[in-house]
Amino acid sequence: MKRKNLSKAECPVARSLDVIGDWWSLLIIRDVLDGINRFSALQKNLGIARSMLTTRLQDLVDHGVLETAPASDGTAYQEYVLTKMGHGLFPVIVALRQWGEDNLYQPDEQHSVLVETQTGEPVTRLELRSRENRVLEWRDTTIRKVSSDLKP
Amino acid sequence: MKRKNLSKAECPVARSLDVIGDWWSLLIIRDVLDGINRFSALQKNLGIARSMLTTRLQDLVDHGVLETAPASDGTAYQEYVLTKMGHGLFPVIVALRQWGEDNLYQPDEQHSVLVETQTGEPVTRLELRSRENRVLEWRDTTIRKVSSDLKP
DNA sequence: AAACCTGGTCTTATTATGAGACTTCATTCC
DNA sequence: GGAATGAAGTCTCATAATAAGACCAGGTTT
Repeated sequence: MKRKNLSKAECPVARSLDVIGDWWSLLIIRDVLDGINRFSALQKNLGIARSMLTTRLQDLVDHGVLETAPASDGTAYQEYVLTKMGHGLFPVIVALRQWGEDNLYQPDEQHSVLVETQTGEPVTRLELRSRENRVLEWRDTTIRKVSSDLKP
Repeated sequence: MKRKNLSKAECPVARSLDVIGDWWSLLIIRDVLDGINRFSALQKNLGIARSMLTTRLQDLVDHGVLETAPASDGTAYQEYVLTKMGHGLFPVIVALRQWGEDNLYQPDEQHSVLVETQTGEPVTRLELRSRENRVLEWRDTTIRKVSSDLKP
């Protein structure tokens, strides 16, 4: 009766969710992207139980999403930073953010905005495009399964 | 000691995760996007416990991501289809897929591929771009908080 | 040196999850 | 037409995950 293990799934979405598919992982990653790198700062900001945070951080380090580094302020403490693999989650966070902005706020409600640092302008919408640069909707795409039963 | 409620969070990422942030929801949505619309088909394909699937589907319907519809094959059964809001999750699924493809497979391992239906060609990478059409990385962006303490 | 911060571990109560038996209609098989 | 099977759940129970908070050992500040 353990939680399902998706790490061997044939579907990349399932494998991703195996690593970052739980309640807290993406919130932790969002915070680290946002410059919150210390255990205690994360705990305070998220309101997560310490024991949970410990196991989540450990899992993310084990999976290669985060790594520990000496604290940037010169003290003997450590901090958690994203690996290259972890940086790759940026589009996932942005996609979640844009969906939330679109669907989960009342018209009169305000929320934080992701802006381009250089210009201060809000970023554009994350879009999937065809090679001819058309925007692709869900209906325009299909999954091509790996056929393990190729008959030559 | 209930699970945290993020539905009032100021951060859109947190609100999104409040709706679709658990283990199964995004897998269900992936399957529905993929044309698996019936309760029993979902249960079989995901290997999820029936009771879990019931509550997950109900939650997604309550949140407006899915809705029930009469079965498309003319039988008296029902099926679950994505609402407009649900379709909006397509970029989230694609982002997760691409991250998984990039980071969670051995070089010699194969996986399914998302292709453009018309041409059969794999879709391009999902990218965030500036207004000048440059690709934006994480380092190029900043969160602008809503300042509730504006001093005029 | 005392007080406080950091990064945890441990315990306990509550909640969520997984497996599978059971149920009620609808549909298909013979 | 009746039996068997499928669809879409509900119910129960054992186990795992989560939340709160007490506790603790070193590092840092005053």
